[in-house]
Amino acid sequence: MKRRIEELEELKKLGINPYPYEFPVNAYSVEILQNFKDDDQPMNVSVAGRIMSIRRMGKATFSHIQDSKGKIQVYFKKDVLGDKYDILRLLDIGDIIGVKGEVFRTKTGEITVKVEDYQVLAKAIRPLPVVKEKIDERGNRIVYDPFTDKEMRYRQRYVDLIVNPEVKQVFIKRAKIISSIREILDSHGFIEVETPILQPIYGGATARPFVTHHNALDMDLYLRIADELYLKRLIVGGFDGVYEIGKDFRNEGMDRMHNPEFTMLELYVAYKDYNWMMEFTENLIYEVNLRVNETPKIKFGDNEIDLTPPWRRAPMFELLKQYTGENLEGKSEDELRAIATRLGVDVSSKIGAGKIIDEIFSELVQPNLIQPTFVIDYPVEMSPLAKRHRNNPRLVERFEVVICGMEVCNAFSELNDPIDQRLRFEEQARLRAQGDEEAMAIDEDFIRALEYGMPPTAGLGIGIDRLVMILTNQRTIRDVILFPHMRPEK
RNA sequence: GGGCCCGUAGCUCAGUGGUAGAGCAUCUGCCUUUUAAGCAGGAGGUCGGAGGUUCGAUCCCUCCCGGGCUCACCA
Repeated sequence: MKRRIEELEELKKLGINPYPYEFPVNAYSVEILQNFKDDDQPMNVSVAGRIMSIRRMGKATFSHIQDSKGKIQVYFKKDVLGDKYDILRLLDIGDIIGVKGEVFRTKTGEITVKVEDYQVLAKAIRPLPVVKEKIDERGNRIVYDPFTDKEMRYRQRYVDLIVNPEVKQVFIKRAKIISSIREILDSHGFIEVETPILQPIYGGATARPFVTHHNALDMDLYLRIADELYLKRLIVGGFDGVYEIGKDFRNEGMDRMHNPEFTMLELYVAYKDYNWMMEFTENLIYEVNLRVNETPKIKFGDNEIDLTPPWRRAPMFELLKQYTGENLEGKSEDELRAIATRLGVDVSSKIGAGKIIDEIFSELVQPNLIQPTFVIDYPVEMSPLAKRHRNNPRLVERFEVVICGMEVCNAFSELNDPIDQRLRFEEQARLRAQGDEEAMAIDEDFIRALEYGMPPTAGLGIGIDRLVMILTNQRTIRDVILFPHMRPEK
């Protein structure tokens, strides 16, 4: 770094501002490479980017500069640049420059800008990890000395993005996934809304919250764990379809699938049920994927996933039977506990029947569900906000979508009976008193809203980060979140 | 929180109970179509931190910090 600061001072002494105000860019690296034709009129371009490699050969210098779209080689020649050529010695890998010149093809065939003039746009005083690469005879990109330290990649994502181009592609895809979802939902006439992140009572999911404090009101507030209860209030208020894409916060462990803050889509549609929502969901994800990946069959790890609808629909108890050989339907809590033990699934003594079933399911069934699967019809105790099943009062009309063993969506026919809702909340309060820290609190205002009448409604939640993982073939959530949560650096 | 593993030069990594090495980056010199440019030479390190064992610790032990994988917890 010391050396680079000296170079910086030297540039200033020569009357060169190492941090000027603008540069007239009129072309991008990959577009030049695509548009160049050998027998065309000379093509004059003005490109800007970061120096990623530099090969000095006395009175000629080759360098690759990287802009937002890719890389292009530039060629500096003493003949052409005169005294300005000598200033090149003050430039390093990592510096940002702008060049103007004519595009040509070198002896070895690479499309290159012959620099007629150039300008320093930002001197980098901190050295960049230098990643070298070569294209072999088969056209494969071989990377030497890759920048792979995960801690540094996540803490200094800006460096990761500079030197690992495939990382950038993941986040470009992520943006496209989210904008495609918006376009599709908007085209169906759904209204995008924003609901509170700071909530006096947290609800809509079972999870522990982050707590914060409002000074003026001198009261604790919670960062939301879900948007659900507010969005349903809007259905009560007369919107037919509302959705929100935003961050939820859950104060729990972090691992390959979980980050304390994560992005959720929630969608509520009046006069529909979960059957309608299944069809909508498979079509939505199919269409989003097509726009992003241009094929319905995608790779995830060693698996090929076919997102073409219709997806398999299977009742939870049927899947349990298929993968464990046990029929759990209608069993008491004690019986379930015995079955869990027999199957080798550890269950805490604090949890109730619903959660025991959930445990067995996530451990023995879910990992086997690779192709997109709607798991439907959950036990009522697990789902205090879902409507009872029309054919079986012990179940609710709920589905989750599992892809590659990952739960990606959760949806119900929404409970709109205010009396039943109160009973379900009271059951939750009982579990809470028993020591279940994630059980829900009673939200009186939400019940009051239901008392005014909510139409039959279907609701859907999609974990956007997990969806992005699947559509970009990334194994950990940290690789689809730009700045994943880390312990602070010392 | 438990288990296993990791932390050595800017980056990627070797290594040994006698205070360190490679490749690339960097610096000097040569080089006007190179591309992992090349050739010659040079510099660069509190071996994550603090203790301990030892004549002597980067190496062995303990604790701490940070990270990875995994299990648990958890959607």
